[in-house]
Amino acid sequence: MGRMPTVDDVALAAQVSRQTVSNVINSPEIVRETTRQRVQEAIDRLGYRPHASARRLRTRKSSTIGVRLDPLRDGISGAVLDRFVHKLAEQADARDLRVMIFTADGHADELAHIRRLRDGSDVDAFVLIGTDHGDSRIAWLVENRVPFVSFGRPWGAETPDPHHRWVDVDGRAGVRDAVQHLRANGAGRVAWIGWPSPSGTGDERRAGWEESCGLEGADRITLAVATEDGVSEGRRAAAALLELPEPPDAIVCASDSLALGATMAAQAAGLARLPIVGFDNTPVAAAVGLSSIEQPLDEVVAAALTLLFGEHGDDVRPNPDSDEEPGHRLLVPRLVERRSSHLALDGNPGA
Amino acid sequence: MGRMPTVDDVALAAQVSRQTVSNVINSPEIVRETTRQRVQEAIDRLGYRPHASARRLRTRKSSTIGVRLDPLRDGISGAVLDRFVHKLAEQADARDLRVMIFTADGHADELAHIRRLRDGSDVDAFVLIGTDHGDSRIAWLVENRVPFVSFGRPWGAETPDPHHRWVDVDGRAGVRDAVQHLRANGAGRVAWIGWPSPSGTGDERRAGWEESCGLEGADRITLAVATEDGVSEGRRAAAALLELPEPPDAIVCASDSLALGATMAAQAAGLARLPIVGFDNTPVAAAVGLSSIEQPLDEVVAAALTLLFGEHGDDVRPNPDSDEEPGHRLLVPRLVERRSSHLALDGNPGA
DNA sequence: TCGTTCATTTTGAACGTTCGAATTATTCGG
DNA sequence: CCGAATAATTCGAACGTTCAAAATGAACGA
Repeated sequence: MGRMPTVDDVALAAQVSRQTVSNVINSPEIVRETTRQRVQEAIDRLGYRPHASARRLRTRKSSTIGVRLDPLRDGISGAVLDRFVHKLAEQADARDLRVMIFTADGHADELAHIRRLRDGSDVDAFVLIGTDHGDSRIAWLVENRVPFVSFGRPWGAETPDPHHRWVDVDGRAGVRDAVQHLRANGAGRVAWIGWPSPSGTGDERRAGWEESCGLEGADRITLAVATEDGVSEGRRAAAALLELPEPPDAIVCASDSLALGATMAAQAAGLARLPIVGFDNTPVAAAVGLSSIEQPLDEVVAAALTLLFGEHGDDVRPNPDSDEEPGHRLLVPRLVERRSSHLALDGNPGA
Repeated sequence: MGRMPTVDDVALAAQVSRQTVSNVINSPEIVRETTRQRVQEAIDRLGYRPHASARRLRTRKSSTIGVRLDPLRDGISGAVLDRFVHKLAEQADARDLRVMIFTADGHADELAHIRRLRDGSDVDAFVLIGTDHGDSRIAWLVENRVPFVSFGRPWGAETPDPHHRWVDVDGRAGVRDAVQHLRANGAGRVAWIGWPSPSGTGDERRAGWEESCGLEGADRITLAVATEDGVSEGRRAAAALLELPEPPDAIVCASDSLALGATMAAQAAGLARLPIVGFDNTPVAAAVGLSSIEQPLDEVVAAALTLLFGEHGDDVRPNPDSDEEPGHRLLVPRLVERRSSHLALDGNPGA
């Protein structure tokens, strides 16, 4: 197999000029229909494909998005981000965009990578997964005019930077809905197991519980537990809750890991039917039949791409200025209910 | 901020020619030390970065690997492949390679993507994750001289294609070790829950059980169950096993999903201490304290890259010819033991 | 018939890099 | 201090594409 055919080969075969071939590919509407067909036929016959690098060199854009894969987590929760990346790849493909991944060790390293990829014109725009309190990357990216969007709000920014585009999921609303649902179904005392403050995401989710739990006084304190993420942490926290003089009759957790632990604790305490709700609707939750709050990742990804590239195109928009349309989207999660809200160890597998 | 500096800018600033700048970057050893420093200083000062696309256009290689992300699985097992991709990104970075991801719907679609990426010179080499029985992609890739390596053996190929490079994990050995371990610890009757045949991976793993279970006659049949992957499937299968007149006193499963289900069944049957071993050592296994057979993904990735690019470089090697060094690697997994081999619902969380 | 306008196609240059050959600088033996 | 050998550097071209501008052709009204 010789070398790949180029525009010139096609041009020769179709008896037209280079540029016409280029036009057939990039702006077919400006070329006469009969010519178009002739050229297209030659393209198909020769199996011509544009050389992406040559095109990028000339047009000075790569149609490629960069994403940093988070460090591997031992926990269960990593799966959400993997699903995000997956959907990003899918939807990017639909827009004729490519996705390049990289890993990095800390924010500084991530920025170094971003810089390399961008300066080399490998990548046009970046997607940041997860944002911290006062995230140092954001300022740098805005400062250096790197087009990007983050999945995560700018936590703790006094004045939100108008150049910062972001998408996030309204965890507060999600938790609120879950709590209200539990209360509507008869749970008077819904407890909360979350993460220690400050944690942007965690604090929001907890706020959702606070504004809907309907508890007063000491209960508001006692029934809200903060612990690191993890199954055994969740278990321990739930065990403590269940030993209270007035134990809760439902628990909402900030993550599926915590919820799984809580489920075990409930099980151990002989409270197999205690309603428990997790967050993220990970495969584990599905596997063990745990109710969970699901993030609408499809919408998140779609919104992120729209913010970056507009409704349909694949041209990167520069970071927005203050007077533009809102540079962010806040999406609402939904509760996925499962039959029992617990491990379903009741010895009745079939039905 | 104006345009990015180019080799010419650096050349001007350092009082040398374009080509010398290029040499400083690509073959520093052939340029005189004093010159090198002068040029390097100019590079640093101007913040010059080579334009990746221009370089690729000229050198006709992209230093980029393509990977298809598997369709999202609902199950627990997807995590292994995500970890694989993650490690691939890490190790590729160390070799100055980039990783581009894409999704595809079926083999034909995958090949179409590969073709586009390759013809456009976007990607030099591909990594196939998972191989089927008589995988149609392999023949095509070899036929079209696309450099690739697969994580997965060429199942069911009469004559293994010498042009096909692959890495795989010896599931048979892994299961064998696990079974032997269980037997050494006193389990006389170790059962197997696996997948329906034919399934390359599944059949291998089952073979590991067969050659080490030490069972004869009817037991060999009765104590081996085949079922689709999934938690409830595992649960059902295990429940059936435990209702046998002579139930097993340990179970090894072809996946963590099955093992989790089996654990639930054991729990329900009041056999909380029944030793159960899963496969893949997914986060769930870690979370619920389930023993599991772990694939050495670091080594898998390292081997894959070595097969593709040689020991250190980033030059793709063409698909090997028959007379070369072996074009494949078979790695051995290891058993990760966890305290109880089950959900640890024994009411003793702390200790 | 001629000039005008619009649609269509072609031409030359440029994007930033590296290859290969050619040129110049340096070293070394005698 | 000369000439040969080798080290170091430079020059011109090429990679395959698209941009901007120029050229051609067709259609139309006067």
